[in-house]
Amino acid sequence: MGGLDPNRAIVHMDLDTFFVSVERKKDNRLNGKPLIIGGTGDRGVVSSCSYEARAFGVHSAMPIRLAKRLCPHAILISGDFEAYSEHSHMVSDIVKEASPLYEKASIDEFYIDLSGMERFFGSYLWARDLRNKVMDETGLPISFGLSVNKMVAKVATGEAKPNGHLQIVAPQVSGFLAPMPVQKIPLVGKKTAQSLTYLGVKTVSNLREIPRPVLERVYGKQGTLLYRRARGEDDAPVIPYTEQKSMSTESTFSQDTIDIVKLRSVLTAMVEKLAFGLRKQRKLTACISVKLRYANFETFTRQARIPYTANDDVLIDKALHLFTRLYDRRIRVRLVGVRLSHLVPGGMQIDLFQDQVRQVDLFQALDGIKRKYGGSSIGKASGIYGGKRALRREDYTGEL
DNA sequence: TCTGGGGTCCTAGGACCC
DNA sequence: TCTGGGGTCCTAGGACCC
Repeated sequence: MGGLDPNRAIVHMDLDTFFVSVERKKDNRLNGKPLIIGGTGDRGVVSSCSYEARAFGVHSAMPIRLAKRLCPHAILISGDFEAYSEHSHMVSDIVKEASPLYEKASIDEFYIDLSGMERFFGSYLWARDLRNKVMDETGLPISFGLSVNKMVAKVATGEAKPNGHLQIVAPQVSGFLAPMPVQKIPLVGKKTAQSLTYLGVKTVSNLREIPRPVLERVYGKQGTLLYRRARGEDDAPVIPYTEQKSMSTESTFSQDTIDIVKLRSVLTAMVEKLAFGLRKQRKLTACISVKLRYANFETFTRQARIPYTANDDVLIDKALHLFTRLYDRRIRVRLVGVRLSHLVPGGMQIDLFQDQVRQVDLFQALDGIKRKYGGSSIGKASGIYGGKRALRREDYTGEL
């Protein structure tokens, strides 16, 4: 345990300002201009922005309102997630074809394990070839880091960006990390960085001075990781595939609401959408949870275990019940959401105690129509609100 | 500047069982 | 009678990542 294994060779590849690059590929008039991609409406945040916008202080997760103030001449785009997903697949296919062992870590990130393939020099050339191939075939800029493990490789990619590459061999790791602010270590977010500041820790080198037992007392398991990562140690494997453990959807209203009928109908539509996805993937869920955020941003959840199911009626019933338990104040609501977890593979089970055979047929018929005409073409009567389809676009967007 | 949406993992307390 | 100890599951909340 511990120490750096110089025989490991891990590549981390990350598409540069991925959404922005796809938009520019679609319309090259956007090249060289400040670009902000973010949620529609007034309450959105920045999900991607070009370097020209970053020059004005814009960064991802920043409220759109503020971004507009900082960079008024920026071009705002609401985002085309179908195109992003398509391009992500294109890149995946290229990485997959070339790599002995790879992991897709997010829509725009990959890890590749090259250990034992060749010595480091060969790995570096190999990674540069792959990078060029991705850029040639997709027209999207991509950067990579190569080092002895996932963590250092990822940090290296961050330093290589934009449009670059960087190799950190074992003897360089310690010196490479030492001067960096602790936030550069994946795991150190806003809260951890803040609390480390109280301990007088600003840089990785500062972090190395904190004894391991202290970090473990304060941060638990995270403390162990902090101690190790400060030293460039990480033995996390590259994992080709992991089962999805949950699926969820949530939506912030364009205006906070106390309209219970509307809230219930939004929740109903959300459950229908999730249950449809569940059946499409031939999965069942055994736990449902409902989330509610009040106007003052206080957020609560209620969850319940249920027998394995993918049945709309069962899930809607549960969701509305959980919502009733949750919504106990007379305060306006900002957001509601639903999450299904404890997912297992398996078609719909037929419960012998309730004669559901006909219902299974019904669901399959409805799903057929949904596949044909799109997910929002059909809903239960309870999903209808005010005589129209419950969900106007400004209330609730089905995509991402 | 009032703060998205879809995920993963961890923690802490209580129930329950042996 | 004045109180074990471990294991596991469940719930709720929170940090983090892209």
